[in-house]
Amino acid sequence: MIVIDYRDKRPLYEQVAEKIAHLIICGVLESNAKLPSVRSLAMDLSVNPNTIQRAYAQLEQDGYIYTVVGRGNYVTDSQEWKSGRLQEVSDELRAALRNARDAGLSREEALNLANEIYQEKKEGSAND
Amino acid sequence: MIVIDYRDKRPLYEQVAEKIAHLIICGVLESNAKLPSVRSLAMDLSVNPNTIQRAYAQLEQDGYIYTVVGRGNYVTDSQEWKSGRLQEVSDELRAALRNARDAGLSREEALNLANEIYQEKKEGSAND
DNA sequence: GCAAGTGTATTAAAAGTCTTAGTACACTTA
DNA sequence: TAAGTGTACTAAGACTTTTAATACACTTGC
Repeated sequence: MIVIDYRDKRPLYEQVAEKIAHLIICGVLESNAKLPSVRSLAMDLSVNPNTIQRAYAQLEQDGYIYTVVGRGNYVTDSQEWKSGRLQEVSDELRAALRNARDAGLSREEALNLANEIYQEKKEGSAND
Repeated sequence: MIVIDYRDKRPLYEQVAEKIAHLIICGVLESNAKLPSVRSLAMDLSVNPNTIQRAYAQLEQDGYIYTVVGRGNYVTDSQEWKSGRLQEVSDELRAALRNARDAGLSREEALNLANEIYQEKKEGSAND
């Protein structure tokens, strides 16, 4: 389900949270799907349960999952986070565009780049 | 010249390097301008000289400044780093566009955003 | 040559973060 | 009741960041 990259310098919990978030965003994990338990995923990845716990806590704070004590963690309904996600990527895009413009990228080049990306196939999760 | 933000969780040397890079990119520091010495900037910011040394080392590695032992650090001619910078921001823009597309932002919205940004005035350094 | 200012290198220690380890508690399900 | 779940806490080790102190080589100006 998840592979840890030990060359990645970021904390493990952040890496795990990001990969699970990616699975949710891409639709691999559907709404209300049950996530592995803290302990089982920790066993699976050979890390400490505390590390998974922290990753799940972050995912919950970001709105991607919800927790039922005694039962487990479940994927939040996509309506809950899609608008926030859209706001997030829009802000990211704004910042990137400003940087590109200030670095001397012309408007035409930026628009071409955008059209090029939108012509690409949307890859599910075969990027890694 | 530079103000440190102690709420920023990143290392000080990274923060200092980024702020100086920003000054160079925006043209506040012109080509071949002399930077403050390691010791004087350290005094100025109330940090250790080693911290500034590390920031300068990073700036040199990124091509923004060059060092003359015994004399000081100087801003590199902009030709030296502008193409690399352009490549950098283009890659950043590509990634942001893919994220936006995958999150459901329509092509029209993305293009509108781009046009909107390119209509903005280019701000020198009044963003912070 | 000499003194002052420069970048550079080294070692040590303090402080903080990340991760592991172990333990404990409350809850849910069967 | 037993097993599985999330949660909380403390302690220790590893690592990074930062400070501190010192030393050396170079350049400039006297």
